[in-house]
Amino acid sequence: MLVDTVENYTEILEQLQDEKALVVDVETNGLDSFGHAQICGIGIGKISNDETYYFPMRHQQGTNLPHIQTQQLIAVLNTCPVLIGYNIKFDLHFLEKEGLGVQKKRLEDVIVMVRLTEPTQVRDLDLTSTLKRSYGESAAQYDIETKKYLRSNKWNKDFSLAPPDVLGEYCEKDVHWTRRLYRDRLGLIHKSQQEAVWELEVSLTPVLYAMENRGISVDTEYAQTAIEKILSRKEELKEKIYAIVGEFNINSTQQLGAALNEQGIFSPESTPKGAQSWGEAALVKIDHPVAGYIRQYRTLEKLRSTYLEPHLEESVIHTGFCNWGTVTGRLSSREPNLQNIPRNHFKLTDIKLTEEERLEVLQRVNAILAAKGDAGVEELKPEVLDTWSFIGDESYDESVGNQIAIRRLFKPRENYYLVGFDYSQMEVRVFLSYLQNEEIQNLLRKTDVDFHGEAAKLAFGVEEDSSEFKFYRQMAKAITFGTIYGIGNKKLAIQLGTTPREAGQYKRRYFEGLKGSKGFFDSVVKTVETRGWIKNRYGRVYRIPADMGYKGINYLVQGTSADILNERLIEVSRALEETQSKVLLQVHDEIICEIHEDEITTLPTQITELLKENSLNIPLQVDMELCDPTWATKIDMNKAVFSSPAATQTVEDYIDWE
DNA sequence: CCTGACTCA
DNA sequence: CATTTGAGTCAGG
Repeated sequence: MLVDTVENYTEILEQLQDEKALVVDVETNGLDSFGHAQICGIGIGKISNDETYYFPMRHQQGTNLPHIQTQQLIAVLNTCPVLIGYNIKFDLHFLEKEGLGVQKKRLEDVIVMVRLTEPTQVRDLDLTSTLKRSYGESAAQYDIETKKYLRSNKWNKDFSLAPPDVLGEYCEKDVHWTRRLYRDRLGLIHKSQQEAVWELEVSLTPVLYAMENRGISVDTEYAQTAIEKILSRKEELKEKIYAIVGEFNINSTQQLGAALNEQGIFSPESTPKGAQSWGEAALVKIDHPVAGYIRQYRTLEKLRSTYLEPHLEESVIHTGFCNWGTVTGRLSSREPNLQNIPRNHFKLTDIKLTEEERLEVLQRVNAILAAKGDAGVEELKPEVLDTWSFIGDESYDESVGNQIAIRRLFKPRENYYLVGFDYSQMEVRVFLSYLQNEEIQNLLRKTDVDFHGEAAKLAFGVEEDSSEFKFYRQMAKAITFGTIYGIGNKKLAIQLGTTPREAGQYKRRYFEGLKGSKGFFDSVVKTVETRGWIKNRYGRVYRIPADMGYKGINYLVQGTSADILNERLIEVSRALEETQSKVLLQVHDEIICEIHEDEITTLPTQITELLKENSLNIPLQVDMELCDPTWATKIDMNKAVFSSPAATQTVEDYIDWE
């Protein structure tokens, strides 16, 4: 029902006043709630019955409710203890601009309920596709038709251009279907006994909302100077590349392939569709200077377009954290994604390496390839290795010219310190915690254990002083990660540098030696095969196709780790409520906080302790790093405080050094 | 194995 | 002509 007259709005507000929970959906004139975009109308649905209303506020045609009256609507929302919505944080950011207070409310996000109750292979969770899946094509017809109509009138970028009756009807239908989904999925959550994870998600939602709202400071001037440096270096590289293979668009893999083929250079790798691949793994193997230059060019272009160009305007940026974005229960981050900011620094000059340095570069390149699951290279020509030396490590020294680091952009607010807390070897620890083996459980309880080394001893019977120890440790490490990731023998063989047959044999020995690992693996595969679903240690359910059981290990390990983070994030946020310090980011196994200078001597150790605790009682280890002056420069606070025998040193002393 | 962003075609 | 889509690549865990 369109509510746009004084007669009907008073009565309707009175009715809404008594509701214990309301479904909300806002229509806006843009997507940027932290910029200029605003609400043009609010849809509200009761949960006690099926009534739905649309309150037009800022339509550029037709009748809007006067501001005083929409203020009363916000007042009603403010007294409502429970809000329900589809991707509700989006709506809340807009509603807060109108005066809504969200912090004490229970926020039930229907898109999160959908994630919890869909099979793992379902990835598309937007309302349209969810309606199609759940209620058939016809249920989503209104959505498709309205969007088409809005587009035909060029109202699709700014819904306030559309008349209230058109948009109101559309919005009310969204509310109607959101309510229907809410009821149905609540039933499924109970049926699958996921009440506990659901409550975890409900508690997580306002925490994520607050993190999004707070945002993180960005050094826009650094972005500008870094772009300038990149542009001039790109010109240099372009000249070198064109001199060798002629002119073409370096960003186009098709044109790149044609240009290289013409020179008699062919790719040793292929893409999934069978074309020649020109990715990093292929370029390395070409062993030609032009390949290194192309890789440099592409890296710089990626840094510019993805990580620098978007940060020239706003000095505080707000990511969106989705607690519905992954099947495992991890968060995802978007617009911008702050969970994939490059760690390394990059060098912007031609470098002539010494013999020793060339060996290091070869090792680094191989390490990077290994991390991506690609095979390494035996050796490269000296002049080719020079072209690959632009990849720096995680350190960053601004006083050394001609280097850039993207994490240098992120800095603390005035009077704050950035502090990162990260779990060490979290997924390995969670994996081991699943094994029914007293010896391993004891190992877990020790601090400072080299798990890969221990696994090598158990699986292959080597001693630490043996000359073969390093080799077998590497094997054990690759198999552990391979098992956690659920890769097959073929990919494992690439990692191990063996044939698939041999890889299978190493795996068998590993499973034999690491008591409990075989049992864990087999029971997961079998349960998926027979029952179709498994649940992680927090009760999160994964419905998996019968023949995909091998993926289950990854879901359980990654998912349980994720839920530990979810749980701890809530606890840390609660602990920081009465302080000036805040959690800013979560990057899967770490959180980044801004700690007020008055609290720097007390809070970091408290946060570390809170992160180590968990309701599963898995012994976890947390490193604490001060990011000073920016995220690009990390100083280990644990070591600074505890491991120096000189010893009267405290965090405070450390800060003062600067 | 789990993601998101950008570019080209 | 504008917009959408899939493929390829690459940043993170």
